[in-house]
Amino acid sequence: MKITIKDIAKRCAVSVTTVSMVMNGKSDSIGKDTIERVRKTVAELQYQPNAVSRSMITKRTHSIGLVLPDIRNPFFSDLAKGVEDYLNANGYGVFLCNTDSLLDKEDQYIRLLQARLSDGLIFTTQNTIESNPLFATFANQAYPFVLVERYVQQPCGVPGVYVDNRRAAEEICTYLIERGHRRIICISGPLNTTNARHRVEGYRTALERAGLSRHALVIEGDYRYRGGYEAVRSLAAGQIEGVTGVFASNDLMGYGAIEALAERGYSVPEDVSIVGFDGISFPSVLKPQLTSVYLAARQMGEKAAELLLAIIEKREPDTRRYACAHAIVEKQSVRAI
Amino acid sequence: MKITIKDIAKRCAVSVTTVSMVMNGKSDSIGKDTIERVRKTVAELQYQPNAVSRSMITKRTHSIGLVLPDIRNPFFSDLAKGVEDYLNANGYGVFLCNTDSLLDKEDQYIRLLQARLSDGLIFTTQNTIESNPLFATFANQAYPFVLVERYVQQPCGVPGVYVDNRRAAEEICTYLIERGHRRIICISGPLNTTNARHRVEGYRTALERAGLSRHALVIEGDYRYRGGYEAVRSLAAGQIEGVTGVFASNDLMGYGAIEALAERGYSVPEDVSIVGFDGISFPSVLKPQLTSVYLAARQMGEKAAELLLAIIEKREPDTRRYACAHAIVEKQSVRAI
DNA sequence: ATCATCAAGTAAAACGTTACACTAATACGA
DNA sequence: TCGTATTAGTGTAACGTTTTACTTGATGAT
Repeated sequence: MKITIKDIAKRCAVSVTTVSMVMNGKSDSIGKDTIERVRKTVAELQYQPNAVSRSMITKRTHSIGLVLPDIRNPFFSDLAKGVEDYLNANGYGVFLCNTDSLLDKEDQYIRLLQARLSDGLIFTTQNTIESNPLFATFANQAYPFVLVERYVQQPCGVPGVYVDNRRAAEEICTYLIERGHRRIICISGPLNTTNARHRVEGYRTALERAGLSRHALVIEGDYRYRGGYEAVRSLAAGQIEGVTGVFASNDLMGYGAIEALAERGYSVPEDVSIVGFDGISFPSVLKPQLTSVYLAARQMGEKAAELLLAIIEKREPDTRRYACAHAIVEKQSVRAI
Repeated sequence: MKITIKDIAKRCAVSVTTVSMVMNGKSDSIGKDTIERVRKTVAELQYQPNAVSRSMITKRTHSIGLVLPDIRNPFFSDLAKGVEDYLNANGYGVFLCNTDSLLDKEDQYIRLLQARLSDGLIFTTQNTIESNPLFATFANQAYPFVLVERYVQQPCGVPGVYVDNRRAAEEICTYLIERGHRRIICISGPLNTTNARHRVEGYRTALERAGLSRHALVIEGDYRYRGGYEAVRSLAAGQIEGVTGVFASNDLMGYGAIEALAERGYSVPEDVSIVGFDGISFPSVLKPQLTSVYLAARQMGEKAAELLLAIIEKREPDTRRYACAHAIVEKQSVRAI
């Protein structure tokens, strides 16, 4: 049978209160020798306090939920690693929740996590325009949560880690333009998500400022490899003719596009230059590597975890919204013309 | 304030027992109308039983721990997805634990998980020869756990999902030999892990049977991209001269090897053919794709989860050891000569 | 000699459930 | 009419902690 605090108390001939106090370091008013005796017995019997019972009374589980669309996407697994590292170092556990971007799975998980009394939530599901109504509930109940790359239109400042998608997209498209590209098409993410829209806006702004709007062409993808592939396949011959630049709204689609381009006889970067968005892992595995907007996914995860812990432990953080830096990282998918 | 079972009981003018029974479907001896009344109130007040309190008494948390080296490795994130899908569908939550292959992190996590009373463990850290002593403890305490690709020398049959590494390695090396390759080198995983050793054994067996043992050359790697790269760089000119085949003990190292080979002026598969082991995700992203032993990581995850649940819920599974099938999947990294 | 202070603890309630052993009222058969 | 089932519940202990308020004996100051 599992050994409990009572066993320790009995063995040491003290009350459970005393043992509890020793375990929690509240031993101001406990004699040195008693502390020693308890410690020794604890070590001897390998006693470990039952976290569930403790949670009952402290109302803290020291675990949080990490809700994301799909851990297999390298962007999210990087992020998850960041979250996990930070939280683990601070004594918290992480519940992994893959939603497959399904709204009812999201809901189901959120309920589950609340019932389990997880102390908070990091939420990074692909966001559609209309936000999950549960967010309102959280805000009301003061349930700690942090968004990552998920934009919610609400008066209150929702705590989160964000990227300036508009600006980043504009920058990387300008990068293409500066290298002589004129006909640049955009493979966007699902247009019912805010970040995809912002990236498209950035793309349009860049073209506009260069007076290239007439060449603008946006094909909607799904942020998946297959989506990028299909997007390029779907182009009519006339649409692809003369195109020298492709802006993919994430790297996965970018690689899909490369495959489709190859099938159509265009090689990258010789015939077509392509830029991505994400800077996913596998630095050297992918060939050719995509020049991309690098989002430090792992750091975003760490920052989100830091923010969440600050909120949970009631030390109000300096800022509840953290703007994540981005950078264009040059690889081998762009050729100046 | 959070609403509890007592609130429901009071509102419905019944005892908490009654409410509890309704919630748990043990309503054989509860009147239809009472059930209805309770249900309605529950819905109205949005009551959700507190899972922590429940766990206190049922000794079940409905959550399990998934211990793996690094979620960013596609093999493990595939596996994790499989685990999570199966478990979630069955009402269980998954604690994510990255160990970075560090023994003390493993220990720390295992302790944490046991204190949290997770109902079981799926363990898939890279295993060294001497197994973590905690396993013995588990076996003693009858703590449910399942190993994935982790070999433990113990008399008792430890439940798990396994691959026949010896045979698979032999098969894929034979595949190379059948295509005319004579000088084949092996980039192995860390030789203090059992699966790396088995793969080397398979490699040696294949060479031996073809009478090619004199060409055998094993370089130890670390299962990482960098390790494969360094392994090839470390070869003396004389060692690489005439080599036409490389057997990499996992795909990641295989890709690293490709990069180093390219730097030394060998291209794949024109000059050197290379085979891997893993069949990691990103089917079409990687160029050239590796011909590899495909381990269905996701299915392994699902199977492990299934096994674990069977053990936890005391329906002893048909078989406690599941041999995971493997298959050689041909891609573009091998040329017949 | 008395009172206050302090050190070193302790007893019991509380947390929100589930499980177990009961009970009250009604129905039914002999 | 009596005894036994059956239906529809109920009261309370238990789970393993933490927390709060209290006790006891010794010490020191006045």
